[in-house]
Amino acid sequence: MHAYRTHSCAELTASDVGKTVRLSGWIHRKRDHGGVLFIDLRDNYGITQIVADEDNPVQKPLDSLRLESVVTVTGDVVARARDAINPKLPTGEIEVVARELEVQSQAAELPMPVAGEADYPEEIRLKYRFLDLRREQMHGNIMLRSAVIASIRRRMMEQGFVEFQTPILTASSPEGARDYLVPSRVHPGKFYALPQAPQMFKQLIMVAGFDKYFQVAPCFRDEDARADRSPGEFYQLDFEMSFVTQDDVFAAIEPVLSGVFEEFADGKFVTRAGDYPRIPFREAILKYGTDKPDLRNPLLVHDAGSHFEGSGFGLFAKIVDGGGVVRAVPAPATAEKSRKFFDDMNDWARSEGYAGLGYATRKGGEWGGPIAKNHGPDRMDRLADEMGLGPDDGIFFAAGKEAEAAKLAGAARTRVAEQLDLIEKDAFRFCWIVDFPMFEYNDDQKKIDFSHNPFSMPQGGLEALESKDPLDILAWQYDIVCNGVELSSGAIRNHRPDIMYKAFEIAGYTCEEVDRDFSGMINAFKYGAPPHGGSAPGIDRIVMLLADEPNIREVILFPMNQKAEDLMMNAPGQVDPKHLRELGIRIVGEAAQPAAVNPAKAVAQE
RNA sequence: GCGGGUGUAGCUCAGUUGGUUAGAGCGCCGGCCUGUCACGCCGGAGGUCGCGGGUUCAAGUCCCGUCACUCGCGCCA
Repeated sequence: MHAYRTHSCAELTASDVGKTVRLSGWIHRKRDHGGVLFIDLRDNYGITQIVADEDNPVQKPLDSLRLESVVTVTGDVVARARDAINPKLPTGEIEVVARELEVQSQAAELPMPVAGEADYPEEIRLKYRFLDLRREQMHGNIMLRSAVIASIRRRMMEQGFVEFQTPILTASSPEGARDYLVPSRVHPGKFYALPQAPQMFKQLIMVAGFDKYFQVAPCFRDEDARADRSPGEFYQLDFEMSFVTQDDVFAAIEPVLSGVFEEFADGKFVTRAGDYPRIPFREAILKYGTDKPDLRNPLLVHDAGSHFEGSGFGLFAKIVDGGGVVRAVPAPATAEKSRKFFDDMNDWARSEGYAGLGYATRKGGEWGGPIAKNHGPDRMDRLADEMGLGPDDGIFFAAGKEAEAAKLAGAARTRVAEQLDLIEKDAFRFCWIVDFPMFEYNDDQKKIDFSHNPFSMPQGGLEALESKDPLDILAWQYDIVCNGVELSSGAIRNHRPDIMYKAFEIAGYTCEEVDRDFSGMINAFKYGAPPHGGSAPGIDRIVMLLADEPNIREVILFPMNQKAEDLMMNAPGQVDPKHLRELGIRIVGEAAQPAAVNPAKAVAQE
């Protein structure tokens, strides 16, 4: 018999009755009835009930163990009496009568329980992540993550993509997020950087003549965390294709995403490949107030500015006159909502740092509220008709400078739908956001900047760069969004040095600066580069959506906390001064502390 | 860097208008119980009320500061 187990804890059924088996696992729960002791023995696969009654010599030692101790139990599979069958357990028709017990590992008193579904503070969960991961939901999330990644790999390969690995120690890039730097021992004073994404490498892979690349790629960015943004590191499904248009990229990745979601969405609606709406950036900002719209939300923002020219509601008239905008958000079927509902929305907007959220109430076609009163019922009716509203539908108003009003309208759209419970459940609705502007005006520095990715091909190519107002030029740049979560951005790349120099010139870079900062790529493009493009959907976010978790840390084995600390491994930590000397590094200023090297940690570094 | 929320037993939380000895459930320790599956019952231990200062006859409760965690803003090609 195997030293530890003949079966898993999820395996035994009525057909195994009579067998002598050996199981190993954790003591999940104990039910001590004095005369009879029940143990739920848990492993990766499931739970099996172990029984030991009074005259069983194993009962006492088994009962004395604390929960989460690890044991190996040898015993006989017996059928449970009909009224003792547990239908909630796959192994619920049987139990194992213990004959021998071997204690593999005794558990100390637990800082947090494993059995049960109670919530615990993240600080404790992260510090004792190995316990947290034993819990059913976390265990399931991580298993799901593995299955999702396996499915992604299979589907990418079926599409003809091949997987390559790109360097982790690479060069710092001047664009984008802050880099994580790694000092070089061989070159004191110089640093490697961890890749924010394998962007340049994947483009070089195309230049190198490989046609369709993908990678489950670790990416590193030194930026602050959000609920859907893990600090430090995350994984992307990084892919790139040669000789493709934007349509080809969409056609390649839609079946992969829809396929993966359909496989794991548990019957929920999933946008079918080929049916992804394509929403131009400007339209998204107008209708949804964001470039990552949640299409499960039926509300649409309406541009109401023209209705308030010369309006009796002076504030909006003045804003419109001064070049600002007024955006209207429907509040359907709110005739019976209290004044408080509307006032609370306004309070919320103010608490978010906006000037305020106006509103007009409507009940049986009668308008209420100061905006409607001053604007007049006829003009309000015309606006409501244009928005397609009924006699009991109110309106919220966001007014001000375009960017700010759009943002508030978008946030209000989400909040109104949440409050009124209008957001579709059990659906994954994908869309593409397309036609991002190539450049934007930087108000602070009074200059033109790249608005997103400097390596995107401008629509219209060199001709557009030379003839059009830069702020009117669109890029072959696209985001994929699902349920309001930005899964990735991507682009058809600019593979022509002449166009690249020109694009950078518009953003205020000289040829010399481009040659210096992007030498690896621009140099390669001088020796024959194929047109190419790709994208990089975030894998953690995909799993987060499929696991229906609001926080990305729930789908990562060992995440860092919001301050980018690993509470379990105590990272980041101080290092041995000798190590620093070797690297030519001296800690100065506030960060300088007396060297306190943890000897236990030094030993652990084998 | 900024704003909101939270902080009371190992864990989850209650704690009134400032008023006697700060409570409950889970867990832990001891005892009882032969069919439970979130077993049940009896008993016990366990508290720097995040920390510091202030107001007061009296502070878990009010005020100021500070720290930690978390959500958001900035940031995130």
